[in-house]
Amino acid sequence: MPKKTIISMAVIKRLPKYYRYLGELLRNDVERISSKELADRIGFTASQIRQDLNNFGDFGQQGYGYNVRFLYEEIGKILGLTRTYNTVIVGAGNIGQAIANYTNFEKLGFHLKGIFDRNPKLIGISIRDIVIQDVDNLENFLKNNHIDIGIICVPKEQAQKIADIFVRCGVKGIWNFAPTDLSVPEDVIVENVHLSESLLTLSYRLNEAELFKGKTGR
Amino acid sequence: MPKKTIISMAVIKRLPKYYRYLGELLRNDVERISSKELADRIGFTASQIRQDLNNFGDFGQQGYGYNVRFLYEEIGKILGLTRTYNTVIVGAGNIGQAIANYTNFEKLGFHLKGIFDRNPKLIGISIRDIVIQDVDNLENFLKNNHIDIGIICVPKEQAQKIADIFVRCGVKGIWNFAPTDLSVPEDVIVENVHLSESLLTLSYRLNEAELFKGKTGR
DNA sequence: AAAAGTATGTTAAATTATAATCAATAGGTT
DNA sequence: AACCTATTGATTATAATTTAACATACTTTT
Repeated sequence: MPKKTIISMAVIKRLPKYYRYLGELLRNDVERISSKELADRIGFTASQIRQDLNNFGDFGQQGYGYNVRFLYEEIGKILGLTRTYNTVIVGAGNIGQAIANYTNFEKLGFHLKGIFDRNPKLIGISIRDIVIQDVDNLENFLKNNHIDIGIICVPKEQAQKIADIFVRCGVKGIWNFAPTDLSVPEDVIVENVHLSESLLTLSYRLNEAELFKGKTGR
Repeated sequence: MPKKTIISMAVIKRLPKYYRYLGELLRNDVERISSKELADRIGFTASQIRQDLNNFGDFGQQGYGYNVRFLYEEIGKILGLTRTYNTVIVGAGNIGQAIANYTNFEKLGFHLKGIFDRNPKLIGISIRDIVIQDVDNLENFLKNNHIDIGIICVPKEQAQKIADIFVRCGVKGIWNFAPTDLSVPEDVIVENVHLSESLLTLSYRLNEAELFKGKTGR
């Protein structure tokens, strides 16, 4: 009977952070680390780290802690970094170009295979040796190339239309930078990056003290 | 006795989303909306929306619901959008330029006052009429201009150094795009945008089903 | 080789967050 | 104007998440 393991989003969101910290420890030739010490560095509790990791396996040893390289590699596996991903970017504006130029993603195994835009001034230009194509070619391109992740960097009005094309062509992951919520079938994963929302969160927090000044308790 | 109101981060992160949906309703000339209908649109529960809003005041009316314009404006106030913010961007690479070109933030009241980089090839170039300055001028600039939010778009190795300058010069909010965690005094607010972590979350979720295949229950 | 020390994985408790319920009340209707 | 309906804000219940506690087992020291 297969274990119906549902890992909560709270845990999932912490995994990349563990991976980042372990990667740094590894580069600094740290061989082993205890949950306590890792917790102190990251700013979590040791208990939380142990519980998070134990969702996926027993990676540590009593009296020793965790082997940094081993744990780093295990989390890499968990995050799906033992395989590669083909990606396309739709929308070669500011954000689209920025993402396209981000070579770090290549190192992690995310390979950019195509860039699309509808602006004739951009079509034909190359970014990192990839020629920007007319977005009208997108559907055809997706039919002839297996793409794992579609990156949406178009204005919000066009985002759903692009998402629909992705869904229709079997793209299972969407990284959405458009400030809108996409509707997709449940087997398609959408990860949103909503910059405005992030900025508004910051402005809220900058003013929070003011907001409640003078309010009386109940 | 001032009410010691601490709004949880979970609530805060939902506020911009309410603001976005209400803005759209407003543009579509919707006058009023119930928590139920808003919930259906956003994908939350009505109860959650009512509870979130009641942290800040009684904005609705029994039997009627919420007036869209009124609620939109109230949430705008809560988010701190009745004032303006001066910002600077440090790091005029891909992301820095993308953010600099994002005129939407201006509309919300976030005014870009300076861009800094250390690359001589970029210094002197203008983005939206703002000349990129040598990062060596940053500290001096901050002393002569009141800046509310510093936006960090430099490589991770230099991010803490820039954050230190911000802190030293009284910048109270930092929007951090560098893939590292900054250490700042507690009166300084840091909002992180960690793109790699977002992408790794996506790749995790794309593979989650595989990860637990064959595992037996306990 | 035994003792002492360390740090895990796991279970339990506490806390926090979300959802459901419901009395109160305003708006709409006849 | 009285009644009916809708929907809030508040309360209570449930669920999820985080933290603490601890027995167990490995490592290190003597």
